[in-house]
Amino acid sequence: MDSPMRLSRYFLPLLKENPSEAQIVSHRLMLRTGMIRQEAAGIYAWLPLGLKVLKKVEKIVEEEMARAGAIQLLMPTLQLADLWRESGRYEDYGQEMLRIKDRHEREMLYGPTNEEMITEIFRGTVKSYKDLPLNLYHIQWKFRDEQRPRFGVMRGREFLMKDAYSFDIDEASARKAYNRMFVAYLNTFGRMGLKAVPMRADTGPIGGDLSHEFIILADTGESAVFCHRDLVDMPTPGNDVDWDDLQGIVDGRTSLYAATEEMHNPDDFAAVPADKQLSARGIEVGHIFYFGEKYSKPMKAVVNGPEGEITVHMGSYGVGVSRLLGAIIEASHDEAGIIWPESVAPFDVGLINLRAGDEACDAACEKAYKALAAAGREVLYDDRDDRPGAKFASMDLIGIPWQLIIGPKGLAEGKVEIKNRATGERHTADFDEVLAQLTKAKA
RNA sequence: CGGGGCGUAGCGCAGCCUGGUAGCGCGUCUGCUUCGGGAGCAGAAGGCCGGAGGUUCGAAUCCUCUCGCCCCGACCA
Repeated sequence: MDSPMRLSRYFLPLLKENPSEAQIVSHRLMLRTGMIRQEAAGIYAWLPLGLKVLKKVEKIVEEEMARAGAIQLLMPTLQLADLWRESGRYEDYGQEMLRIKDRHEREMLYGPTNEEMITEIFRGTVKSYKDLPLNLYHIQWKFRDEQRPRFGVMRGREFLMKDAYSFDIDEASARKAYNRMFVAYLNTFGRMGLKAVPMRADTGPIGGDLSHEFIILADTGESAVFCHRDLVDMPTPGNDVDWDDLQGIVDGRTSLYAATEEMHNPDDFAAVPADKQLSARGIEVGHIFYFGEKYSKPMKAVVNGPEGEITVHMGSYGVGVSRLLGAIIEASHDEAGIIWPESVAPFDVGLINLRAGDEACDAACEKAYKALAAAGREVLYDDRDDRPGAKFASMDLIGIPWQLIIGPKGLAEGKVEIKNRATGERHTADFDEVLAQLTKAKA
């Protein structure tokens, strides 16, 4: 990790003006802050700042998956068409699937998802019911050839997705696997400063109640959602839970009304007390699904049990990792720019030298820069020879949680200023005092 | 995939209707003055006007085709 960085040597192509193609705030801000750059419709290059945040989001997802007992692997982006013929989806998937032929005219595809492949891996390696339950996941780039990509990374064609797949001996056990992902998702999104509401989703031909979309409320969300207001501010379960029995937690979240437009039932919604009814717009950042034997049966994913062969029950659990960046920005910004939650911020502290070239300012900034770096803080030091106003604007735009502002006037009295990006609160204090505060262990 | 729109300097745009030396703002570069919320002055660089055909003495401008991108709708992590 390239923690401390001088802005003069960084690659951060900021835009002062709004690119005309960006319609929603997260897209605009991601372009303006030099996080991403569009290379084709719905396809983006991730520039250093964007990549840093992407990695942080990814890491939180990985940590929470591990806590829930899921095991990481990595499947390829390209898959053989024959694999998809086994499940019948090669024909079903339609134009959204990007189909490719290699030099031998073999039919291949750029994976839009991995149910078939994980099932193939499972059936070739797991033979005994004693190896269950099992949850395997990966974080990989996917491609869906959307008819109309839009909103930047929120609805791209190429996107980074975490997809987990659970294998269980029966439906009861699969439900436990489902609950583990349910709770893991609440914790994952909570750590990113998001209030995610699980909402009943369409289970398609499988039926049952085991599919939920995790929705972030935001005015620019793509779908209309309806829910009980109390769901929005429920605390996340945290890690101190009994991973073998999560039904109570799940029931607590699913007993109140919550549905997206497709699943909305106005009569049931009317039963929610009027002051608790919330109709809003939302962004889908996760989707969990139990689909039983849909793939295991046609693809013959079976294990040996005490009384013979058992076709495994499966579920899949997706998180739109790249989309989350858009969602976080939608949920956390103001007129000046992005306001990163500390957990995913590209840097912890933005150090502003108000008078680059001034001996005292340079020296004080160097001292702060080194002290912060030594304390493990990720610092972005604006050492450019630019005017204060430009530096403030840049730092507000990219949304680093804390700004340490060092200028000649304050420094003459041994004072520096510290500003909280989220609250706008700023106070002046002794240089050493502020340094001590910022180099304390992370809360 | 239906409907609409736009491609002119890194970004935002004007010029096109009515063909005749390619412009403006921001950014970039040089110098000087500035310096606590996107500075001022002076100078400079940067364009096969998305591409290909055509009409014309002459095309950014008119015609045809093509590629790309955006928006609205229907569909999706």
